[in-house]
Parts: sequence; C-alpha cells; structure tokens
Amino acid sequence: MSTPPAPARPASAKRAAKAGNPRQLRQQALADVRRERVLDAARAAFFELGMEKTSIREIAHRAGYTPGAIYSYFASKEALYGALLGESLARLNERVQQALEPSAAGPARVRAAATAFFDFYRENPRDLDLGFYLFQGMQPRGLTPELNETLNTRLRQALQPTQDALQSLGMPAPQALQELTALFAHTVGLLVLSHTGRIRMFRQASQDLFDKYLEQLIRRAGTASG
Amino acid sequence: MSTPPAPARPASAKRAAKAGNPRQLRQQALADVRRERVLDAARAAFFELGMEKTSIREIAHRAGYTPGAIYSYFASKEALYGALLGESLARLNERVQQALEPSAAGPARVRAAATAFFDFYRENPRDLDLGFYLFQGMQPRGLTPELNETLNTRLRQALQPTQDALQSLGMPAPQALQELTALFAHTVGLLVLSHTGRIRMFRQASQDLFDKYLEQLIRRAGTASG
Amino acid sequence: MSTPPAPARPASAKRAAKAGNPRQLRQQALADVRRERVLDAARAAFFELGMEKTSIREIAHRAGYTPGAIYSYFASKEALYGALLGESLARLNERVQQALEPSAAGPARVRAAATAFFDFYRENPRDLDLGFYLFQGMQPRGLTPELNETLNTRLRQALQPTQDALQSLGMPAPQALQELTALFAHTVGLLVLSHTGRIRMFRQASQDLFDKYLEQLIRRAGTASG
Amino acid sequence: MSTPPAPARPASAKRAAKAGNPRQLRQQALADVRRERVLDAARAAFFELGMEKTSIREIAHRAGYTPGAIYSYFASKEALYGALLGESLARLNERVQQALEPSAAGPARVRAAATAFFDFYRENPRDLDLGFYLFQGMQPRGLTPELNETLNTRLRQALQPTQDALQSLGMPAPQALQELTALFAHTVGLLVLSHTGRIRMFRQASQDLFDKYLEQLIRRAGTASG
DNA sequence: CATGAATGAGAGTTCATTCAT
DNA sequence: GATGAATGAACTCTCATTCAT
Repeated sequence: MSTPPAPARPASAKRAAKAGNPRQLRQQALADVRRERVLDAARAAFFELGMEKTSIREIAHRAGYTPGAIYSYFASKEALYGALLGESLARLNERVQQALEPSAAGPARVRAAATAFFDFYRENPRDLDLGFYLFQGMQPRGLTPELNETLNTRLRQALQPTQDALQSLGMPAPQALQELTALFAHTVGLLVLSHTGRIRMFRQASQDLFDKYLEQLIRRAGTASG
Repeated sequence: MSTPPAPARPASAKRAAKAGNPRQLRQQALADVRRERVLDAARAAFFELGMEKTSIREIAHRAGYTPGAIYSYFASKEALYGALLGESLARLNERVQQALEPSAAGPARVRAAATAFFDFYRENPRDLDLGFYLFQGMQPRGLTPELNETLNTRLRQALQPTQDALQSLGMPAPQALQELTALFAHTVGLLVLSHTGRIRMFRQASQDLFDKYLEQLIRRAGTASG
Repeated sequence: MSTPPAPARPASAKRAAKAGNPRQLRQQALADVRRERVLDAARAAFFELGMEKTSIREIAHRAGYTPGAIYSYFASKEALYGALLGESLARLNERVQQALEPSAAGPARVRAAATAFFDFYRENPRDLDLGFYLFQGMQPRGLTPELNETLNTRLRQALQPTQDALQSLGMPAPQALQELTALFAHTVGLLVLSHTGRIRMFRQASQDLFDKYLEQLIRRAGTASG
Repeated sequence: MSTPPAPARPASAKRAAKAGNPRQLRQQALADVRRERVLDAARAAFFELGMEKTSIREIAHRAGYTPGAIYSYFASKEALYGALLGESLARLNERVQQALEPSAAGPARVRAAATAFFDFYRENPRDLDLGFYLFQGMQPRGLTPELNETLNTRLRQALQPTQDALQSLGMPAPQALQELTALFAHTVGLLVLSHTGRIRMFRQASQDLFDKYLEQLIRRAGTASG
C-alpha cells in the first residue's frame, strides 16, 4: 500500500547508467560478480539456517565481507531478499523451460509445464519460504514497486507455458486464464499444506492430489474446445 | 525426589478444579476476564500492527499492564499466540456451525459448510496470518505438542461438517476425505493468493474461483454415488 | 559495615513479645510451625536447585504458599537465608556434639571434634554454599547485626569443643585459640578447594590433607604442654 | 557442509594471524586498546560495586559504550569475566616472578614465592572475589573448557615456584606437591576468613598465621631431606 | 569499495517486593 | 495470616543499519 522511500544507497546499480567506456564496463562486471557472491552466500545461509536465523552478519561472513559491505550491493535486508527471490524465480523458469524442451504437445504439454512448477517447489521448500517471506502479514514488505513488478512478471512467466498449453488444447483464452489461476491456487495450497505438515492430518499425499487435479483440468480442457 | 521445576506460571486455568466456594469462583472469573483482556489486547495489536511489530511490551501497554504481568497469564510469547490461534479457530468453528443451523441438506449443506470456512478467512485475513505465524519458515514453532494437537483438532473440527455433508451425498468415506483435503488446499491457495494480492495479476476474484471449484466438487459427489 | 534499615515487616517475631495469654501462645506456636514449613521448603529448594535458581516463588510454591505470604515470616530473601544458615549451623553443632558423646579424651577428643566439623561440610556442600552466599563479594549482606551476631556465636560454638580439647591436652589458651583459628582456616581452604574441584589439579584428596594437618596439630599440642 | 554457526563475535584476537601490513597492525593495536578499555571499566565497576551489581550496562557506560558494543569484544558476560580473571592471574604471576628476581635461595626462596602469592590476595581482595565468582554455588559457570583450562594453568603457574623451591630444599616431589596443596588450601582459608571478617572472631591476624604455617612447612622441608 | 566499530532500539524474560482485598 | 495480581526495574543479548576512515 505505502510506497517505500527511495533506497538509501543504490550502490552499483546506479553506476550502470553512467557506464560507457571500457574501464567502467569492467568495473561494472566486477561489481556484478561480487554482488553475485553475496547473493550466493545469502542463499546458502538461508537454505541452511532458515529465514529467522540468517542475519546480515551471517551473510557477510559467508561472503567474506564485513556487514557494512553488504550495503554497497543491497539497500536493505529486504532488498537482498527481493533479489534472492528474483533469482529463485529465474531458477523456476529455467526448470519449466527444461520440462518443455522435449517439445511435448497436447495434454502432455499441460502436464509437463504444470508439474515442473509444482515439483520445483515441492523439492525446494526453502524457495517457497522465500516467496512467503516478503509477504509476512500477507502484505508486501520493503520492496520497491519496480522490484515487485519484476517479481510478478517472472512468476507470470513461469505460469505462461501452462496457459499456452491449455489454449493450444482448444480452451478459450479467458477460460484458460481462469483455469490457470485456479491451478496456481491449488498448487500453492497443496504446497503449503505439505510443507507445514498439515496434510498429514488427512493422510494424503500432495502429489496424488496434484495429479488428480491436473487430470480433471485436462478433461475440462478437452470438453471446453468441443 | 524432584518437584516439578517451577509453578509454570499460567496458574489460573487449572485452579478451576479446586474452586468450589463462591469466593474462589469469583476470583477465577475475575482472572479469566483479565486473561481475556490480555488476549483482546494481543489480538488488536496483532491485527493492527502485524505479528512482527507486536511485542509483549506493546500488548502489555494496550492491556494496561506492565510487561511482566503478561507472564501471569501466558508462559511465553508463543503460548500467547497459541491461545490466540486457538480462539481464532474457535470462532471459525462457531461460524461453520452457524452456517449449518438452518439445517440445509444435500448439496446445499456442502455449500454451506465449505463456504462458511472460506468466508471466515476471506473476511478476516488476520486470522489467516495467525494460522501462518506459527509456521514461520514452514516449520512449527515453540508450541507444546499438546497445544499443537489441540489446534489440529480444532481445525479438523471446522472441516468435518463438509466431509460429513459430502458423505451424506453418497460419496464413500475415503473419497470424501480426499476431496476434503483437496478442497482445503484449494481454499488455502485461493486465500493466500487473494490476501497477498497476487490474484490481481490474473484479474480474477477468489470468490468466483471458489464457487466454481465447489460446484465441480458437488458434481463429482453426485457422480461418485452412482 | 552499613547497618541495614529495620526489617520492613517483622511479622510474627514481634508478636512473641506481647504474647502472654494462652491464646496468644498457641497462635505463636502455630506461626512457628508455619515458619518452619517455609524454612523446610527453602532448604529443599536450595539443596536441589542451588542458590541461583531458588526464587521466592519457588520456595513459596513448595511451602504451599503464595509469594506474598513468605513476607509474613521473613522480612526479605536475605533474612530467610540468614535463618537457613542459622539452622545449618545448628545442625553442625549437633553433629559436633554427637561426635563427642562417646566421651573421647586426649588426642582422640581433638580428632573427634575437628573431624566432625570437617566432615559435616564435606558431606553437605550446600551448607557450605549457604555460608558463602551471605558473603558474596566477601561482605555481609542484608543481615541485621543481631542475626550476624547469632550466626557468629553458633559458628564459634561449633569450634569451641576443639579448642577445649586442645587445652585439655595441655596447650595454653592463647595458643589453643591460635591453633584453632589456623585449623579453621585450613579446613575452610580444603573444603573450598574440594568443592570447587580445584583440588583435582593437584591430584590430592582433601581428607588425607585434613588428617595430616590434624596429626601435626596434635603433635604440636603434645609439645606445647612440656 | 555447515559453516560454523556464526562469527562468534570476538574477532579481533584471531585476526593477529592475518595481520601483516602496517595498517592491519595498527588496526589490531587499536582494537586491543579498546578491548583493554572495556576490561578496565569492567574491573573498576566490579571492584567498586561487586560482582552482582555490575551489569553489562554498567560496564558499557563506564567504558563510554552502549551495551551492544561490549559484545564486539566479549562473546558473553561470562567470557568477559573469564578474561578479567585471566588478567588477574597474570598479575598474580607477575607478582610472584618479581618476588623471585632477587634470586633468593633455600628457605628464603620458599618464603618469597609463597608470601608473594598470599600478599597479592591479601592486598587485593577483589581479585579473590574474581576467582570465586565463577564458582557460584561452588560449581563452575559458563566457562568454555578451554578457558577453564587456561585459568587452571595460570593458577598452577603461580604456585609452581613454591613447589620448585620446596624441592630444591631436598623435599621429594610427591611430598612437595602434597605440601603445596596444603599450603594453597591454608592460604585460601586464611584469605577467606580474613576478607569475610570472620577472623576477627578469633582476634587473630591472618598474616601471623600465614607466617607461622610457612615456618612449620620450611621446618618440615628441612627434615624431609634427611 | 570495504572496513569494522558503534549505535540505538528493542527483544523476551525474571524476580523481589508491595498491597488492596 | 494469606492471597495473588501487579509493579518496576533490571537483566543479557541481538540486529539492521550507519559512517568515519
């Protein structure tokens, strides 16, 4: 709701703009490499210790920096996590693309795309944590609107192949969008139940439920085109 | 040999047992009222500020107490949130029961039970937060196993009417349980997408999607019995 | 050095003065019994949990009281420990007296008295703690001068039989006092080294060292008289 | 896989290893100075207020810091006291070494070493407190085993010259160790009686008693060699 | 760019003690 | 005499962030 103030120390990002000559370009490349190192350290720390026990200190330590240095690359802890989430979504997209490569078609393509999405989070619970972290209290945190936009776009991208596959099955665009949304919700719900252990209460397996939902969806897609 | 380590402060609850004479009863009632006042303050603080910014200090202040006094009523911050969640689940159950009172039957009963559940959380997003709070990092927190058990039971209770209604529609028990789990997941997913604003990306309304899912489920229930 | 202010709530003690008629006497007896119950609880708690983990709350709980009630019997935590120490010294005296009962004479009497003292503390390290507690920072705590006086007297009493035995061996009074003091110091030193585990550094047993010191002392006593 | 849990803040000490260039050396020197300032403040506070009333807050205040800053130099309150005790033992050793410098020999050497030890604590009662602090309830506190080891070693060091002197008087090693232990115990006992004022009860002076014990010991040493 | 010392605010928790009832 | 609710002051410790160097 409330837009956060402009980042205190926008660091290397801003310099990219004024970079033109070779020297500046090299500097920029170096900076990116170092930024990446911080990100790697943050991811490792987070995957190992979880969100709550991962402090800036810890990340800096793992990256071979002192705490202050982190702020050369990220304006705040939240911004760092935003970047981490961005990178997580990039991995998600990669996974979805890989699943499509064998150029499956028809229902198989829907299955491939949707399952890749589900599996990614099923296998990497911490990535799901990441997605949730910035919505503690169910409201976005210290993300700049631009970053928020970027993240939304990447998420949308990861879902787009599924939507396309549905439409290529003859489902009209509006319905495909609706079904995609429902599928996304179902997926998220199953993942949450699974990761919090709540699903055990029902003695069910999230994967079975996911498969079942997917088959029903594909059946509906077949009907819709008629 | 060793006496239990300490009084484990939250005394008032158990004293009901030895309460018999009017004076003790009145004392107990007073204590309950005060405990409730703390709970109210905690809920208000939490609904207003969110989990993270709600400290024991803040709660105490709102309840008109000093921080230490809170510990006469709750053994720890987690215990307090446990109680808050328990009470939230109680309200949820109440809501579900109310929805069933007009003694609907058949598909209408499924609709009534399931919708009550969905609506409760749609209308009270903070109660959803509450449910999530204790699973930061997707792992249970400092809940005692007993409390965790209690909470699970209450959640299960809130879902039971829906399962019963499905079975009374002729759906076999195992399938009803499976469908209930899927419905629960779908509901949670929709609520999360809705409350985090992610659903706007798809220009969909969580309520429409919920209704649609519900109708499909009811259709399946009709088929299942044949 | 600095005399503490008069006890805030001298409680039952003061009433003993104005007690004269039978009813008051009975009241007083009751109060003493209850006071003893508190003391018992305090001792048990302290022996089990140690000084630091024994709170007024804990003591009250064990005595079947609420915290406030303790202050009817003791003006402060320190006063309570003072009483506890007094009672500990009483037990010490009892032990010394018992050791003398078989009416040993000569060197055997010195041995009996001194060893009883040593053994009491060797076997009951917590009683040694008690003695030290009120001298944290090596300075008396919230003891009233009278209580301090009483405690000193009881300690003196427990040592007196040893002094007497030394004198009955022919040692002149001034020397006996000096030797007693040295013996007392030696005993305390050994107990401290023993209880803190420091004596292990030297691979020695406190008991051997004590015995050795004692024999030397007795030898000196034999010489002194000539 | 798992990187050590955290930087475990007290960084400066270890950095000496990678310090090589002048700048790092200067940084290190500065850090040491500041650490010393904290230690000085802690010692002053403790000597003035005693252990119990000396909080991290108080120390920080005296050192001109905020409480959090202390944790850059010491990982915990116990660690700080460990350092304080270590430094106290270092001073003790220094004192003992100085007493030996005039290269006394024979009985004089025993006297010099033992008396230096005794005098150090007689003149600096707070250093004795320090030694006792970590044994509240007569049990070691939150010391790491390594630190405990270090402290034991330093204490042993301070006593070693006395043992050596005894052996150079012809006393066999095992007996010298036993006598050293006894002497140490006697010393501790006298110091405790003296500092707690208990010795006044006996109208004795700790120094006289110490001298007397020492002369007896030296006499025994003379005999032992024969 | 990086350091690293330091801040400052705050966290949860404990406890002896008081006092109206 | 006893209750028990409440105080109030303290406690150790953590952490994101800042800034002079």
